[in-house]
Amino acid sequence: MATRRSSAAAGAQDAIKEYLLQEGLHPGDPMPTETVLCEQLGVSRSSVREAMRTLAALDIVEVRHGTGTFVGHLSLDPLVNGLAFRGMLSPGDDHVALREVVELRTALDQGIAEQVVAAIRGTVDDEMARLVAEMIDLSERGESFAEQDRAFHAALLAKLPNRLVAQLVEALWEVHTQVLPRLGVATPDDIAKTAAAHGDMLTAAQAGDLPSYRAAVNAHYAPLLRVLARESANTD
Amino acid sequence: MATRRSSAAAGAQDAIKEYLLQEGLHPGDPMPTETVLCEQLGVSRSSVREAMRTLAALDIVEVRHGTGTFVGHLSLDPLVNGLAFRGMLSPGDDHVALREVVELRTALDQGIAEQVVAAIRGTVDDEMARLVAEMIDLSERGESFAEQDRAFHAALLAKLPNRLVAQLVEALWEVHTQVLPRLGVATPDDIAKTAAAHGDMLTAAQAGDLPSYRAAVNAHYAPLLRVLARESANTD
DNA sequence: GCCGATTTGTGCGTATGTATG
DNA sequence: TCATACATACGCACAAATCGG
Repeated sequence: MATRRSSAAAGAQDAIKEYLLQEGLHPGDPMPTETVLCEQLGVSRSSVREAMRTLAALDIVEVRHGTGTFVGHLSLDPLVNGLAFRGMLSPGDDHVALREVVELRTALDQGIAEQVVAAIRGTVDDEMARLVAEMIDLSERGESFAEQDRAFHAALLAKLPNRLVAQLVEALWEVHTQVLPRLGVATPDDIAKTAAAHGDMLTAAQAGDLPSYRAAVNAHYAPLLRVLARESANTD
Repeated sequence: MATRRSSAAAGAQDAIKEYLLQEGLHPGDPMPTETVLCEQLGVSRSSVREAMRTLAALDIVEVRHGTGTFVGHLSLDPLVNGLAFRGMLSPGDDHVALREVVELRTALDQGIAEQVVAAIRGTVDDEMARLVAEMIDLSERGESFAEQDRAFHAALLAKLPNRLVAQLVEALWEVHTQVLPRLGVATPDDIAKTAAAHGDMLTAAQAGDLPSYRAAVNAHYAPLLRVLARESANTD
């Protein structure tokens, strides 16, 4: 029998999570059908489905219509959805939510700066150099370079063993790319400075120059923070 | 009419989010009843409920049985749930998931170190001093001090204007306090060192000594990381 | 290519909890 | 205090999608 919590759906949710733990399943593994879970938990399919919907929102399970239910990949997509919505809901007052996301990215990049420089010092990476060249080239033509930006930071984080940090940084990148279109966009000058800052980051890291790397990280976010500050001032 | 996505529930979810944005509602504000949403969106209660359940899991809405539905507080609770489950599911291989959480906390604390020291330099805080004294006292008697630990970091983060960073650090703290009971616990010596490190952090920050503060942060997490490394070695 | 067995998605009726007069 | 109105929670029946023979 399931735990005697306030609601049937909540009990089913706990029971399903406990089932995953006891079976030691991995992401992608198939799960019992909803009908089977109904019998084993002694609740109706509605309750099982509501529990499944909650777990699916957290990427703990993944449901496919007509196929079945599988163990989820436990990604940070829920965080992306939540923060993106937070960023779009709060502009009624100010762009403070999005600025906080960018400041968090800055803090994270500074927090791992030491490890990044240690990992890259003395190495060469043709792929990252190519991405920087593409970003500068695109910025000179007044175009954006979202995909190259994403790939650059992904390549940077791939040097570190900690996958959670990489996922969180990627999630935060995703958040402000989802929210930014709702606001005004950066000037060509800001775009050029951002592109150049990526090159400075790479050069400083390869040279093992930690202070220069930290400065390049700050310069990399400066244009974006300036845009957010300007937008904030306009709504005052 | 709502967006023409693959499923009715997904469309209802988008429509509800759009409704919140257009109405400019704030956390805690009441929302239309499920019956009303059914009529306005042209779908059944089931679909509305599944959408609501997904949004509730992300803390975008809050549902109270017999009372109604309200705008959620957009907290990081979904992240806590997801990461805590991730930490409990992965030990089948290793305690790598929990170690990644602690390393992320370390990176964050290092990333905001400069701002924290700048904010605390030259000030005195009786409340934080009292918490440090309590932690040391409890550690000498071999007891744990989870609540004081939480309050100390909360007081530290309250000095910064960025609320998102504070919420994320608190969320990560919540994660490893939820997961730790499933593993072995720290030794009395580790507990004493952790308590002392809090005092060193406070002293260094008040003195405006950034390098010492950074060292104290690392020392603060060192015992916990050692426990996780030991557990990891045992399962090898 | 079709058919049917299986699985998740949707609709509607009823039960239960909550606040208010 | 209790009754009533109205909210969400639950259970069952049917539709839509998928996969294998």
